[in-house]
Order: sequence, then structure tokens, then C-alpha cells
Amino acid sequence: MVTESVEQYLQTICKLSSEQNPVALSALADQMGISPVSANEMIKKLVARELVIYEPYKGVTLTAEGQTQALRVIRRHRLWERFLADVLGIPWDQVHEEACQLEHATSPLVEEKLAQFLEEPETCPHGYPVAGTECGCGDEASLLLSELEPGQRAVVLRVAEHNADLLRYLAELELKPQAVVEVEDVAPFDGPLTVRLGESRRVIGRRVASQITVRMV
Amino acid sequence: MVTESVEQYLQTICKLSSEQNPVALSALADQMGISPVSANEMIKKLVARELVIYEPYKGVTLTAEGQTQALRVIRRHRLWERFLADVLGIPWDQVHEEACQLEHATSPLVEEKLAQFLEEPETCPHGYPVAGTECGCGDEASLLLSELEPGQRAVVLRVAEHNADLLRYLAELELKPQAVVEVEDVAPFDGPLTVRLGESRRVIGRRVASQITVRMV
DNA sequence: GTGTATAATAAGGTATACCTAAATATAAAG
DNA sequence: CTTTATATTTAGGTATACCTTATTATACAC
Repeated sequence: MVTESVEQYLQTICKLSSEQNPVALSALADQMGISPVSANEMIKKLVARELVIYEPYKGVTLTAEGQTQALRVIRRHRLWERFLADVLGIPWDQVHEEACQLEHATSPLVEEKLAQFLEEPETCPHGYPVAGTECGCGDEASLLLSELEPGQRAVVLRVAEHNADLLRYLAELELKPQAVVEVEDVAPFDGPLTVRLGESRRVIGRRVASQITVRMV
Repeated sequence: MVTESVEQYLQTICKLSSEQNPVALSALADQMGISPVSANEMIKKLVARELVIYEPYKGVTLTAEGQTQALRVIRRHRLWERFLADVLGIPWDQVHEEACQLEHATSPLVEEKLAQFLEEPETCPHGYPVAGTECGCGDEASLLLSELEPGQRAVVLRVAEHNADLLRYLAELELKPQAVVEVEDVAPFDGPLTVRLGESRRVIGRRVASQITVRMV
């Protein structure tokens, strides 16, 4: 039986492995807000169940089976986010937290029917892909808004989904997936970016810009 | 913190207490599929948290707070059932089991928004009330279809929701809430009932009829 | 090559929520 | 009023998933 806890581990490993592969145990423990000792204990169990491969002092990697399970949970999470945001009208800064609960209470049947009802959405409200063979956190020709130079135009692909305050701020600025921005100015010494968005202009800090993934257009 | 397990206990006590009040510990353990010892342990914890009152050799009763919590879980359960059946199109014999998972993963916000989206439904697909101050299992002038006599007409209020096979059978017969039936014949020695349903006729066993709650019209 | 910082593990604990087996208490029937 | 069936409690265990503290192993930099 795959417990909620196991699902949480697999999901987190999957997401972290797009930045770091194999995933260091310390990074995993950090991300999950548990002690490295606890993470180590659980990883041993996941190894025994052949959901991950673990090389001490290197880190963990999902097996094919682990990857499958992880992607299933991630898919459910993102489907619920779409439902909560689009159908129930829950603000996008709150749907992540809610979906974290629902994702573990979802059968294959409900997942399937929900996806159909939502007309097989491509992404969650924050821009992350619902389906696929990757968690979609670090693919293709994407880069961070903070890496652009003046004059470059880009479309927002996705934004960091964990920080509700940040999401509320971005919603106010209309910096959501699909938005097209043009960088007008980049202040030196890690200073703010000035971007044009349609007819209006936004000045955002570098740290905020680094939470926004874009693709140049 | 109210765990899933606590929610399950409160919900079960609430439902059983419409047939039996206070609820015997053995009946509770039986219904939940756990040992009486485990039930006893948990009840002690619920007493300490002032969610139930326990009189040994009598049984348990919900406190006001316990009742509130129980009804909240039941409401979520029935809202999800409506959603799964009406919106996602999941067969009514499967929605109970699915809702048993989702009910524990639902915040007040999602409950609220879901109820609004569903336009504040009165009942779940099996006919049990979504809201109210009772779990709605044994109220008003209701009686069982098996108690009717020939010539009596009644409207189906609700049907037992735990047995998927039974629900599939009832769906085939179109014996769902709101259906109006007239008893034509009651065979002796606990024999079958013959009921008229619109233009057609159904012959059902006494045990099946006892799972259908009706109100005379 | 040898520190040293970092990573991993061992040892021992906690809380939740179950279990069985055995002992004891109570209600209700004869 | 005693017997007996049923209900309850005690005692001791299991599994999951965490924790802290202390020890040991490793990698990498100097």
C-alpha cells in the first residue's frame, strides 16, 4: 500500500530531480521540513520497495515505478488545482495547499473523470504541465525572467507555486502564465527589472523575477 | 488536530445514534470493522477531548462539539457524492467509497465553494440530506418500503448506500430517491413485494425492500 | 595525505492507531 | 440471587512516521 507519506516523498523527489539528480538526502529533508534522519529511514523503505535507487553520499533517483507513481500524484494535484481555480473559483494563491490534501484522496477513476470534465487541461493554474513523463519543472528552452536582458520579449510559462504571498502579488501584477512581457530595463547591482505588459509597465525585484519561468518569443 | 480516524469515529457514531442512543461500543466497533478494544481506546481519547460522552455498559453520545464535527464530515461526504455522480458522471454505486476518501481532505473553503457550485443540493444521490442538525438517517414520518401494505403509495426518500451491489440492482430497477411506488402485493412468510412503478411492475425481496426508506403519499 | 565540514547511520524515544489474549465487571435472565 | 453471556479493561505488541543526540563515514580542499 502506498501511504500518503510515500506519495509525498516520491512527489518531492520527482520535483527536486529536475534541478539535481540524484537528489541529495539533505535537500530532500530540507524541502519536506523533516530531519535528515527521518528522510534516511524512509528512503531505506523506498529502496526496499524498489521505488527509488539510493547511492550514499550521492542521493536518490526514482526508479521507473517510482517515477510513474510520482507523476500520478503530481497529475492529480494539478488537476485539482485547475478544478479549484477554474470551476470553484478559489483564488490561485490558495489552490496549491488545498490540492496537497486532495491529491492523496483521489482514485484512478476520479482522476480520469476529473480530467475529462476539465477537458484534459495542459497545465495547472501556475503553468506546470498536468501530464507527461517529467514533472515539468526544468524542461526545454525555458529560462528565468531574471535572466533576460533589456529588449527581450518572452511569454510567461510558469511561476513558483509554493508561496501564497508571492502568488497574490503576481496576480495583482497580472504576471500569470501566458502573459507576454518585454524587458525594458534591468537595474545594476541585482536591482529591479522594468517590464512592459501590454500597455502598462511593472517594476519588480530580481528575486521575484527569478520565480518566473519564461520562454523567449 | 482532528485526524482522519477521529473524523471517521464521529461520523459513524452520528449515523448509528439515529438507531441507537447512546451507541454501544460493540456496535461501533462492528460497524467500523475494528476490535472493541481499539474502539474503547479511541473513545477514551474522544472523551478527553470532549467530543463524546461515554457511559460504560451504555454507550457513547456525541457532545455538541462532536455533533458539529460529525455533521461537517457528513456534509462534505454528501457534497462530494453529488459532485462525483452529477458532475463527473461516476455511477452512484461507486460514489460512496470515493467520497469516503475525499471527505477527510476537504477544507471549509472547498466545502463552501463546492456547495455553491452544486447550488446547495438538498440531498446526496442516495437521498440523505446534505445539511441539517441530524445525520438524516431516521427522521420524520419515514418508514421502510418493507413495512407498507398492498394499496399504499409512497415516494422513495433514500436507500442504503453502503452496498454497491444493491445500489447497482436498485439503479436497474429505477428504484431511486423521488421514485413513486405503489405496493400491489405482499407475499406471506416474508415473501417478495410486488410494486408498481409508473407503467411497470417490480418484484423485490423483503430484504431489499427493507433497505429503502419511503414516505407515504 | 590529512583535516574538517558535511553526510549518513546507530541508538533510543514519541505519538497514533491498530491488534490479541486474558482478566474482570456488569446486566439481565432464570 | 446466582449464573452466564456480553461488555469492558488491562497488559503487552505491531507498524508507521516522525524526533533528538551521538557517533561514524566520506569527500574535498588545502
